[in-house]
Amino acid sequence: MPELPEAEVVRRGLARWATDAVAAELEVLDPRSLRRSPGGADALRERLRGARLAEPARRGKFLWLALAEGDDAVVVHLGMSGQILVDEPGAADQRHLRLRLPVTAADGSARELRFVDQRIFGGWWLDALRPDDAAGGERIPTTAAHIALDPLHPLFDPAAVHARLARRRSTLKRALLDQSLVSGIGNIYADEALWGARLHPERPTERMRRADTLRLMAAVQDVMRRALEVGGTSFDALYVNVDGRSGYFARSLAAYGRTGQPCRRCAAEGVDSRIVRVPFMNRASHLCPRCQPRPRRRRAAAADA
DNA sequence: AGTTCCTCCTGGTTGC
DNA sequence: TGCAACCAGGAGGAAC
Repeated sequence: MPELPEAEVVRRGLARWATDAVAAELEVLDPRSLRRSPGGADALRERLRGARLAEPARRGKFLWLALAEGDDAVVVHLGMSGQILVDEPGAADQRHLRLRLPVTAADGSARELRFVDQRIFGGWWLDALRPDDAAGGERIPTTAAHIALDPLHPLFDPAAVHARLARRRSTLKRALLDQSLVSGIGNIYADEALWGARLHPERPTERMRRADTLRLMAAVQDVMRRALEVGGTSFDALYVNVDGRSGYFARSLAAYGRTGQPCRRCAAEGVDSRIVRVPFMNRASHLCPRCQPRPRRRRAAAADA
């Protein structure tokens, strides 16, 4: 499940082949991967043909390839199961190959940028770039204008996140997954960061103290940096990098997917506490009930009246 | 207006 | 064994 670290691994891998490459004729094997692209396959194919690509950029889980001439970009979102693979022409088609973009790389070699996506939650779309004043004027696609700075962005401001978080009337994990508050976090890194900060996913946001938020944001940054160092988190055959290599962070997960296994932090204290899986929005959260205790019921507000 | 929740998808796994 | 139900979840937008 690609989140920020996996998207960044893809961006870096793609940079070598896409930066300054010249696109040829886009082949659309499944138009559903272009659902969000205005004008569909024809418009995107037309705009890409012969276009020179700039270095791939990213915010949160959104990736984009700016076109060197003009203010257009091809936005790429990996969704649940998307991969960008760089192959040599003639390499066997992958089972869920949806898009193929032949390019001439900067070194003159022929390559194909391939979009493989089993579940088709991801896609490519053509979009216009606009300056974002809140991010030092860097250009961002209009369809990502509402996406907040991610925890690895140089201008990311944890104190500003706290101010917005504490104003919400929601619960902590819901807020963490809201890409307009902090971007790049999905179910895996949400559970890992909450574990790292010893916070319960159902903690009311209005009860977050400044120190709680700062500790949580530090935990998010820490887990994302560690995941990035080892190529992200891969499960089964859902590869991460553009050459099909898996990341190794799955073995370092502390909470996600560890139902019934010992909490490592509690074990280090000599206590046997097991990770539990609790329902969350038709999905699941993973946490240690001992070091991430459920928040106490809010006291009746009688004194306020 | 802020927050919650349904829907889009496929294929591997589980259950009867 | 076969088939159906279930599960994974990012993000837009409908619903409340």
